[in-house]
Amino acid sequence: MATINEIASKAGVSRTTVSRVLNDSGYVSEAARLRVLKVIEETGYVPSESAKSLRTKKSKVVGVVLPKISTETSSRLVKGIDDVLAAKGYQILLVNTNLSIEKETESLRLLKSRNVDGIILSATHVSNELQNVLKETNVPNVVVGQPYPEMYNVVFDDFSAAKELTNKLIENGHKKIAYLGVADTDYSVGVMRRGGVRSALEDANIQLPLEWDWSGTFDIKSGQDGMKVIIEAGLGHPDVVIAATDRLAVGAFEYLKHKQIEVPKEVLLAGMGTSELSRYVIPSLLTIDFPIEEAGKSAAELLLTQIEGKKTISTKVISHRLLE
Amino acid sequence: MATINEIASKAGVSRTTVSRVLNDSGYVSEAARLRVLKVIEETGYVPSESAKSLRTKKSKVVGVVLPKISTETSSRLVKGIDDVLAAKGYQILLVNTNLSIEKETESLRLLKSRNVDGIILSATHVSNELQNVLKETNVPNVVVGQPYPEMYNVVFDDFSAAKELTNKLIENGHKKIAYLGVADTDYSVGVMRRGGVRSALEDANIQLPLEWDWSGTFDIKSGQDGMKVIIEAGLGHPDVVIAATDRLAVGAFEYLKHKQIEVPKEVLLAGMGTSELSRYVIPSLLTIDFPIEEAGKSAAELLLTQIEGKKTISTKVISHRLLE
DNA sequence: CTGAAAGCGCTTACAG
DNA sequence: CTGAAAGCGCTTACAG
Repeated sequence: MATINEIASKAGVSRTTVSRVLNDSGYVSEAARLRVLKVIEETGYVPSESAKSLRTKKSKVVGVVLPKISTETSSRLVKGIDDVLAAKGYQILLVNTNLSIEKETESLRLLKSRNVDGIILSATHVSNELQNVLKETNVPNVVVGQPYPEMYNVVFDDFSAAKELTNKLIENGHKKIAYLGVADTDYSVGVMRRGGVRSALEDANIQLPLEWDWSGTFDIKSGQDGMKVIIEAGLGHPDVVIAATDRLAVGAFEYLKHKQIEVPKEVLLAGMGTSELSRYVIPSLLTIDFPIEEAGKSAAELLLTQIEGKKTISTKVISHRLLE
Repeated sequence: MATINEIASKAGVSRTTVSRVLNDSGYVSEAARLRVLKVIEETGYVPSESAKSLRTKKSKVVGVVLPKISTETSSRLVKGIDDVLAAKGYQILLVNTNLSIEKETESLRLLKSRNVDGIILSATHVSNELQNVLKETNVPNVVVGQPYPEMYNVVFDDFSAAKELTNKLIENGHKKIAYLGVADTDYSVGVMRRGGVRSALEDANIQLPLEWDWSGTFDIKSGQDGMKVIIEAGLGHPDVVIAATDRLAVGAFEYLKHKQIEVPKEVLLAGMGTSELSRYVIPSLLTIDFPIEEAGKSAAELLLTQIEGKKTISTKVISHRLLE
């Protein structure tokens, strides 16, 4: 690997001059610049990022912390982030916490030790400790997916989304409505989406029976389990089942298909978050599209404005839309 | 950010000693070690990776080069890689080439300038130039997905997989067989899978009409287009359509559904590569499972053996299996 | 317009 | 068992 010294001596200049042409900084005579560029060209020299980073405390690397690496949400988020970051010459250092909270905070220190220029964290819950560690690292950052007060934040309006979806169903004349949700540990998906559904039902004076207000996890299997509970609750079939996520809806569909209950004729399914899966699997799915890629882009943009020196905290709410 | 010097002075030792306890190298008296560890604990000191990397030429970072960032294949591959690499303390630097060949070679130099300890490249085609650049960088590396002679390589046996699948269909009594493939620029998926299908048909003395030997791209839309061509070829319906990828199979299914041709009753669908999508969408899909995550793990392991100093070139063939 | 020198934060022979 | 010193490859005041 060539170094700046070799380039300098081959070009007959000091390494200071080489550095100047590399960074387009300070004055360099045209003649010197050309000699240097020629040598760089010939040798295929690429400056050591480690040395630059040690010196400048910058790295052109952004850490992206994910709770799970292999989900459609994660990969769409990373895609959006990468689209805007790559255009500005940044690379992504991936951290998979595997839902471990310790790994989350630990990884933040590690990222800092690598002089990353910024951190984007996809959150699964709201935590004071995480917020503190994030602030302590003193690295520009943005949190995606859960509301963190006084931080750069990219979120969806989960409450309104769930409420709109539910309202739409009520408008369409549905009265017997069941809900497949997730636990309250997840604020956005657990608390807010359930809250939106309940609020819409209340406004319309529709009862949500306890047995039809299910709490599960994020996987397809859980949707099947929940659907089973609802069907076996002894309250008859609901007109429509609203699922907090599209994977839950897919699970519900699988159970209904298995029981030969026709979708959408006997039971209509509604979900949130357009996975490719649900789009092809479930007939007449009514769903809320959360444009994850756009959230990724916004997160990257918010990060860039911080890196570039602006420091006004801001929350970006990505708008959703209803799809039939 | 604390530095090694501050730790040293607070602990009343030289930075040499601090470095020794950090790296568990050389002799350190128990007393000194404890003082140092205490100070590290108190200050939350984390050594600068930039400085370490400049000095040691190592970084505990592995570059992962992907043709597309947001596909199920990519994310499963990365998951497998991360599972074994994270356990050894490595992090992943992600590079998305967006199918650009220039970005591919360019990114290799960039990764080298970051002192990555290794590179895993998910290839979409076989190229001498890429192979040369890869060798030039002189960084441990492994190529996944396409056969690269004389390199560390993780591949599937696409020819055999396609042949087995086709044989199975022939065994089951199917004779009118059509094929939805992709272009030959992709060696593994284009050339080899088609080769396997054709070989099985030849062995059984079954003709593959030109009109039923379609070449498209990797998306669902392309499967629809191909299916249309096959149906409209004027040769009647095939008994079974073999798709080179599961996404093509999904496209074919969509077209058939649209035309109210029943699957699997009128036309059976077979695919390769178990996407979650196809599993839920297509009834009675016969498919070849390529365990991508396992390929990722193997790639990471092959990389680690290189990093740890072993230098015997080897190709790992990940075995597939037939799923019904 | 140009270069000598200092310094970023580490590790590693080397000497004791 | 311990530390002083050199050096990794850059950038950046500073002086000319």
